[in-house]
Amino acid sequence: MAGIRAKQKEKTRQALINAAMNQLSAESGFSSLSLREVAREAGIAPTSFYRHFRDMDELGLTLVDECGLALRQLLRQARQRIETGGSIIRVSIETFMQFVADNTATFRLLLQERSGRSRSFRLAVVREIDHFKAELEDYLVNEQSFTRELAELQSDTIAKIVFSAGADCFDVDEEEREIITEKTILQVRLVARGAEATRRLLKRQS
Amino acid sequence: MAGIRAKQKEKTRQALINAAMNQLSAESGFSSLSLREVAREAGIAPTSFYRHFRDMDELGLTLVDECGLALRQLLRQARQRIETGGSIIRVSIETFMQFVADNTATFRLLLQERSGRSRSFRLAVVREIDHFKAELEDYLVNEQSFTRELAELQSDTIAKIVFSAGADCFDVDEEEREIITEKTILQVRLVARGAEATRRLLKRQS
DNA sequence: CAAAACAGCGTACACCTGTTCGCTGAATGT
DNA sequence: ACATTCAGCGAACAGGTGTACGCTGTTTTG
Repeated sequence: MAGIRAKQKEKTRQALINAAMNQLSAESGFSSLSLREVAREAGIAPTSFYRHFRDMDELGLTLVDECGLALRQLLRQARQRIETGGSIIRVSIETFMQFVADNTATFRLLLQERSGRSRSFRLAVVREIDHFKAELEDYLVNEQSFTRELAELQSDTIAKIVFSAGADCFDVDEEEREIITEKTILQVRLVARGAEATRRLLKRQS
Repeated sequence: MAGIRAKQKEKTRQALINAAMNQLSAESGFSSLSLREVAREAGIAPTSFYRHFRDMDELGLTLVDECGLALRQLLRQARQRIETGGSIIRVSIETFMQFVADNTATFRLLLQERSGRSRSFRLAVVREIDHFKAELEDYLVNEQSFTRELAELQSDTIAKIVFSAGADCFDVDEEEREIITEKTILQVRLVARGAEATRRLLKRQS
C-alpha cells in the first residue's frame, strides 16, 4: 500500500499538465496543441498519453478546473486577510492580478476557451467565473447589506471588469501591471459608488 | 480597363473570407483552421490561396480589420440616430448586441485572438477596441462635459463590460440575448451613475 | 493582333498528426 | 512464491498538413 506505483503515475500526469502549460504560454492556443508534442515535452511516448487522459480535451478541462480552484483558494485566503483590516477592493484585486501574473498560461487558456472551442469547454469556464461571482455576491449581501438583485448586478459587472483587466496583463511588464491594477481599483470603486447611489435612489422611491 | 479580371479576383477573395468565417463559426478557433479546408470551402485549389494571401495569418488579420471597421460604422450610424432623440446608452448597446448576433463568427475571432496567438494579432484586436473606447471617450467629454481623465476611466470600464457581454451572447438564443442586453444597459447605467457621483465628489472637494 | 500578365490547377514531397496493437518489466495482490 | 496488473514503449498505418513547381487558358496591355 506504499503506492510507489501510483506515485510515479501522478508524477508523469503532472509532467503532462506542465508540458501543456508550457506550450500554452508559448503561443497559438490550446486547440492547435498536439498530443504528440505535449507527450514529447513530458518525456513519454505519445501512446502513453492515453494512460492518463482520454484525449487532449480531457487534459484541457483538467487545466481549467485546476486554474479555477487555485484562484478561488487564493481569494478566500485574501478575504481572511481583509478581516484583519484592509480595503476589500484593493486586497482582492491585487491578489487577483498577482494570480494572473503567476499563472498567465492557464488564465490565458481560461479566457481563450471562454469564447471558443467545444461547448463543454465553455461551460467549464463559465462555471469557474460563476464561482467567482457567487462568492462576491454573497459578500455584498451579507457584509454590505445589498439586496440580492443589486448585488447580483454589481458582482457580474465587477467580474467582467476584473477578468478583462486580467487579460490586459498578459503581455505587459510588472510596472505596467501595477498601473492596470490601480486603474482597475478605480473602476471597481466607480461601480461600487454607482451601486451605492442606486440603492439610495431606490430607498427614496419606496 | 473594365476590370473583369480584377472583379473575379475580388470575388474569390471574398469567397475565401466567407469560407474562413463559416469554419470559424463552427468551432475550434482560428489557429486550428487549415489553409486547405478554407480553400476547399471557397471552391479553389489549395495552391491558389497564395494568389490572395501570404498565409493564414494575413487572412486572419483581414478578418479582424473588417470586423472592427463594420462595428465602428454601425455605431456611428447609431449615434446619428440618437441625435434625433433616444437614450444614448440604450441605442448604443442594442446596436452593439445586434451586431454581435449578426457577426458572431468574426466577433468571436476578435475576442479569441485578443488573448492568444501572435503578437500582431493581439495588437490588431487592441487597436479595434481602442477605436471603440476613443469614440466613446470623446462623446463623454464633448457632450457630457466630463473631464478627460474621468471620461477615459469611464469609457474603458464600459468597453470592458460591453465586450464581455458580447461574448456572453455567443451561444444563446434571441430571447436570452434580450435579457443580456437589458442587463448590460443596467450595468452601464451603474457605471454612469458612479461616474456622476465621482464628478460631484471631486467638485465639492475643490 | 501578338506579347505579357496572372488567377487557378494538378502533381508531388516531406512532414506531422491521432490512434491501434502487442509487447515488456516492474510493482502489486494473494 | 506465483499470478496479475498496468505504466510505458516502439512500430506501423491512414490521413491530414503547408508549400514548391510548372503548366494552362483567359484577360489585359502595347
